[in-house]
Amino acid sequence: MKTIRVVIVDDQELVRKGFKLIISSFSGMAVAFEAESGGDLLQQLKAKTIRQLPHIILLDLSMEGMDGVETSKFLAKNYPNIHVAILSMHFTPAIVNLMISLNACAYFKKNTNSTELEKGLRKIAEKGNYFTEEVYEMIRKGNINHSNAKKEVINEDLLTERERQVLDLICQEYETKEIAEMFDLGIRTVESHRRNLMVKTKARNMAGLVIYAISNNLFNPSKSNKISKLI
Amino acid sequence: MKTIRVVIVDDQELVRKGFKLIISSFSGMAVAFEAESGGDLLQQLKAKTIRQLPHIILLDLSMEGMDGVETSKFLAKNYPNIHVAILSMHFTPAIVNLMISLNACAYFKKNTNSTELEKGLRKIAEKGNYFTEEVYEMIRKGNINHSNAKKEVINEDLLTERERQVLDLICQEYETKEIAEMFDLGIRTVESHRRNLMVKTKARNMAGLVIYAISNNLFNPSKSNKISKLI
DNA sequence: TTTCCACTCCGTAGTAACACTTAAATATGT
DNA sequence: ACATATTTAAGTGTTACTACGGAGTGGAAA
Repeated sequence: MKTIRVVIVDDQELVRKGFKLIISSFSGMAVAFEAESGGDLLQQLKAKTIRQLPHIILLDLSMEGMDGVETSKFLAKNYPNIHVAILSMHFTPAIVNLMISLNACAYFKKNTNSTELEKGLRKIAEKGNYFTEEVYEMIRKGNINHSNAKKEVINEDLLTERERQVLDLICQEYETKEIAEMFDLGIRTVESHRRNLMVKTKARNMAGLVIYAISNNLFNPSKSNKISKLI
Repeated sequence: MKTIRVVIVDDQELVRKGFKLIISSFSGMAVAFEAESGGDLLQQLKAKTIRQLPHIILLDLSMEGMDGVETSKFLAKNYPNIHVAILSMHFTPAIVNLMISLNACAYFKKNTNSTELEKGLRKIAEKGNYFTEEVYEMIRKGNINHSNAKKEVINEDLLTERERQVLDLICQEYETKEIAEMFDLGIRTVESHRRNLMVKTKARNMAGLVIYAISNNLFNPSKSNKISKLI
């Protein structure tokens, strides 16, 4: 079992330390690092290598400077494979709805107990999302448009993190050379990832890779603007 | 406006003639041909060129030999771009559900009046599906799993029929040469279709075409078996 | 410590896809 | 019968992708 790397983003140091202690006590989980703001988070992320990137980011909504909403948008765009779990005091349908549409995979209230938190984090690592009973309640009441919600990923383990990154860009029509430049890799490296992706997914070509990605919720077509406009 | 070509499949000649008269009276619609059974239909379809193929097949469920269910399966697999509308006396959730999961785009009761039929046929030609108030009622009551239902196509007119056929096969990972063989065309012809598809959809490569097809419900990923099995 | 795996990269080669242009045959609608 | 759209196809490239084998590094797990 791989260690689940979690990052805590909150402007209050006491909150960060508290969550760090709690999460560290969960077996197979570790707090990779902490950040006190969105900007701080991005700066630290940028300095990390691929295998230092967290699997899950616990993101506080109310922060100085770049707040949770802005940060979420940025993460969804630039780190699509990192799961973003929201941590907030506020719990209204409007804000939950917004965050879920911004690709958040979970929404925890700040007074969540450690059992619930552990369960949630494990579910996120396992299948990509986790909804608390309270969020489900909102969905049932129709207060949340869960059509935009992050979908469960069927087989989270088949592909490695780098492979998922590459797959995401393939689905966005980038070609090998461009992907290599974006990650600052050699073309041959990206070609290797591509080949391994095809072997693992039993795809014959790019079309197969895209179908796989969409079928397994590794890529959301709505990220692309390929939907014909209504006249 | 293109003429909407409809085909009627029913084992009773009187029913066929009746529907033929009714449909012929709708402006911009014509009955391309009739068939008295599933086998008969397939035989006649095989003899048609691409531009003689019907847009919509009105399919009776209760027939001798190859029945409506079998025929639907075959059509979904071999003529994915022809809209199949079911025509039946039976109207139970079970059977409606089955047919919708088999890619039927509409379900008419046999005593449907001509106004409703005309409206339905036009909607099908325009956006790919049509649900009567009764079917909606079933969906509302939860008797129908409409997640498998044929989705609305946003822009039905952008692509030609041949282009849609080619696009479908591209999404199934066939390469140009194979597609050419399947339709008995030259490779350069398929390359032309491919090129036109890319221009029309503003795609850079196959990945873009697949994303377009899925985003606009021209291809259903579930047709592919790329969903990772749960362990 | 050693094994394992993810990530990185190279060489060589063949093939499919992509780019751009042109244009004839064939239906279709009016 | 005429204008229009679709389908078919060709020439002539260039580029990107696919295939296969091999290999070094560093980090994490056993």
